[in-house]
Amino acid sequence: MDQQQALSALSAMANATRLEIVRLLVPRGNEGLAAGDIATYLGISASALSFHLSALEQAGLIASKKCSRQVFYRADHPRLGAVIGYLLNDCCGAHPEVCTRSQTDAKAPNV
Amino acid sequence: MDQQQALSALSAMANATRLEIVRLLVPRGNEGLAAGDIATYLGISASALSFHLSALEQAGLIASKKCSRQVFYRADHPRLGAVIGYLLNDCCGAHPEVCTRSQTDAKAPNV
DNA sequence: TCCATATTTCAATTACTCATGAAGTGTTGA
DNA sequence: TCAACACTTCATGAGTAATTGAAATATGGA
Repeated sequence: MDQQQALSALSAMANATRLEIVRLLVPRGNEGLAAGDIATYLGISASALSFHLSALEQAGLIASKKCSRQVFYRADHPRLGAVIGYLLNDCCGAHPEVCTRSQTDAKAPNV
Repeated sequence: MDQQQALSALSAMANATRLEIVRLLVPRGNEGLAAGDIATYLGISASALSFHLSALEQAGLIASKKCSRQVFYRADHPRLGAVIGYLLNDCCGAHPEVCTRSQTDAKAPNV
């Protein structure tokens, strides 16, 4: 994970709709969710969804698999972890208090 | 750290110049760095810098303290930690593999 | 007081992001 | 074969972000 990759991941996540998509996909694991179902969950148009999905996929945060008519999207967990790792590394390497705080804050899942 | 705050932090960090500013300030701790010095380090104009600093300050990621003619900026470590905590929480709460990966990736400081 | 320094603000310009709806592609089943 | 479905692409336009240089503010020292 270099800075360029981290930046594109951050840009991808810096949007309410896309952050919601990630939150929706993460707990579904490898199975993922069909685009149409994501659109239904979020209440947005297919075209708007497609725009955001391709942004996330471009950033490497999600992956897609075509399955007959549907396209299933799943979160790329290792990549998400790598982004967090980059931030941790970059921001907290020399400063453990950032690190410590991020652990104590991560108390409960809310997805 | 609610989603709105996380989003504004992510937007603030989703920019090369601003990510560099954060990386520059984090290891300086509470002492921080004067705006002019940051501009020199990054090789950008005072006006461009001021624009980015105010975006970071607005997002709560850095804080400023005026000291005679100079303005010193420092990273807000707890806030940075809270952003990472939000991502960890939000993306990995139900999925420990994201979490695990982010730990193993955080091998060495590079600031 | 006046000039130099440090920083911010402003206005103008350019570039990017996002939403929308219409058209296009590919697949399934009647 | 044809209509319906699932999704993507495209064109347009609105809104927002970023860059630039000039002007403004505020402080310190000669």
